[in-house]
Amino acid sequence: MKVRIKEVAVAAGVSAATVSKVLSGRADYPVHAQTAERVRRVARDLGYVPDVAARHLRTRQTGQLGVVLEAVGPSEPDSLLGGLSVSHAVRRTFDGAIMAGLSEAARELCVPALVVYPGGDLDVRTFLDGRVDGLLVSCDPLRGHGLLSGLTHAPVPVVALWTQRAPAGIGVVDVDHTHGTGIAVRHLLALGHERIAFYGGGAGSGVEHFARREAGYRQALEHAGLMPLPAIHDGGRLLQAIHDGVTAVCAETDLGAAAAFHAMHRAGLHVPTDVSLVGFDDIQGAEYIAGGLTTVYQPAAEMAAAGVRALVASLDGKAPRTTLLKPRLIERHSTAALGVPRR
Amino acid sequence: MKVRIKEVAVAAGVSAATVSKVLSGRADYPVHAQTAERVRRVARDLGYVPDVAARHLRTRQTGQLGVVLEAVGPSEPDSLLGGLSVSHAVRRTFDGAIMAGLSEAARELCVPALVVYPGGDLDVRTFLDGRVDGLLVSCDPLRGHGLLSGLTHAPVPVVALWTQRAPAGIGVVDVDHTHGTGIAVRHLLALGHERIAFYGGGAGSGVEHFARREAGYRQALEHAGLMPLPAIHDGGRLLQAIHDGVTAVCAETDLGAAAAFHAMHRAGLHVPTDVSLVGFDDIQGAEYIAGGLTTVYQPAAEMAAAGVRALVASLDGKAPRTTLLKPRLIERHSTAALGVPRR
DNA sequence: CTGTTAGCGCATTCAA
DNA sequence: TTGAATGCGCTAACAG
Repeated sequence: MKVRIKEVAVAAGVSAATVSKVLSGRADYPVHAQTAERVRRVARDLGYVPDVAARHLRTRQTGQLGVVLEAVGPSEPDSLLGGLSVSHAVRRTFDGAIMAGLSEAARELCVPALVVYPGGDLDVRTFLDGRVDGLLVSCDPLRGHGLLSGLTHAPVPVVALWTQRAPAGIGVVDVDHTHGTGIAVRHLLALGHERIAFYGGGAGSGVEHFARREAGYRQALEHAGLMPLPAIHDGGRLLQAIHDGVTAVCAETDLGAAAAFHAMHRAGLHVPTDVSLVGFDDIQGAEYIAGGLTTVYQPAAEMAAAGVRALVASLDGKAPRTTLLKPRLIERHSTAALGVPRR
Repeated sequence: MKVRIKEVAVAAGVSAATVSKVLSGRADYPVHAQTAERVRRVARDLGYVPDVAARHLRTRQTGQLGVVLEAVGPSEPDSLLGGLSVSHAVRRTFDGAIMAGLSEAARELCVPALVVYPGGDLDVRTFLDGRVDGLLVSCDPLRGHGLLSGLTHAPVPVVALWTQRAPAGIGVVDVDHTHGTGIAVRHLLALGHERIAFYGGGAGSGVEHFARREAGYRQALEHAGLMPLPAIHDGGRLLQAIHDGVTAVCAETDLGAAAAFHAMHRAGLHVPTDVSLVGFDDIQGAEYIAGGLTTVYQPAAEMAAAGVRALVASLDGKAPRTTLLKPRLIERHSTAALGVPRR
């Protein structure tokens, strides 16, 4: 059925060892150019594909990278504003981008395959049974990441995505959230706003990303000589703050921005005429929130690609590093210069 | 470094073969219960994990399923209404759901891993080098799927997702698009609409899904004794049709619905007061389109899960089948009873 | 019930 | 420059 190396050898009039040397692609084997050419032709004609299992067993490496999508979860259709469905909505937005970024980088770096761990009862460490040469863990930003702690002494390099709190020895790639809210705040400052609120749980939420986003908000305002307000995570209080003079709202997430918009809308406030609103995430559908939400885009695909590159670097013996990717502002229609309403 | 079967055998006072028999999990090997228990304990204590490469070489199977995500592509931030970005937007919406569905089914069926082919120069058939026991191909609905034709005589079972035009021998799982637009049309009929337009390229687009969706529209209307209109794929003509008496629009996709909404909005038409609008896809953000788009939800995750199950069935020797999943209507706010405007 | 033997298909010595 | 021998770690067949 399947062609084996021995058959190629016979057909080419050489030994299996020679075929192996030719097809390994390594230049440091001394093979006559003419012989090599003949072997290659025969192998192609016969449709020979080296058996990976045997190759893996012999070389002790697969070239494959493992991917743990901690964020992949159920995906029923759910309301974006339902509160509980927040993580699903965000997951659905980013998982595609993550897979795309991974695939792209894998293609570039000639990684033959990505092995995705389906989760479940199986211990992640069981996943380190020679199946992959390195492991990429896409952490769930909203949960802790207990997975990583079990991976400190993994037999292969490990890189974590979407966290900056990985144990020693584990590489890290994350979006620079602090910088992200900084961009948002500076955008609002440039539009003349000075009383800017942060809408979301922030540090109090216990979520690493949200704490960083709030910190970025505070730092940017303080750097401008202005006084940050305590984080607001309640529609009523937000309206109160606007009543008290807040002219711009920096939301922790796009979904938060959507909720804020609804609260403001119901109170008869118009965005951006009465209040400017900036989100964070650039989720799918952000262009439909608040008439087109100005928000901070997270380069999820780039992050995933950077993760693959970091992992491949580790495979080459490089020490694990921390890489932070700069998000960028997507300007749409939910912000306006203070006192100069659009439309 | 790593514990091997021999060491477990010595520590447990048995032979390697016995350890293998115990840990294979197969009940048809006669092993003394007491011995088995001891072996299991020793293996656990030693942290023994069977080497997959060796196991694969010996058993000639991996338990792993291959996944080709033809739809995974670049994922820059792009406007949902930019025309060219349509496929990206849809991809981003569904890839996460697909991965989630695959993972979930894999978990259930104890498939230890999904091997994702990153694409690129590598021939897909190179992917069939013993790496996986079966192949799942998620076709790009907007492109052809040349991949499948190269997979007719694959050495492992193949199941195609998101097409019904696979070559013989390849299993198929798709959403029932015809049924989908049927649901949408019947929803509009129930609301009293009789002059319903189909907005999109339909059969003329050359896209399999779109042709089916238009067919569903036609069939549903004809079944009700009404006259379907030719597909409209131009804002101006759509407005003309509405002017001529059309009271409801069945859009080929949610993005098409968004475009239709914009055209109608600019013309001063209100949805759903003046016109009812139904989409198709339930993409992320659909709740923000047209004030909450009523649309046809595609069970992408279920489809992926069904694909995994079909593949596992094929592994068990079952003949390849065609499975069609019923989409369902998500009622939001873009449709209303004829002559009885909401709000 | 358990152990011994013999490969799975390939890449790597080493000798020729 | 090439080929024969060897074994990666495991499991299947067989013998005990």
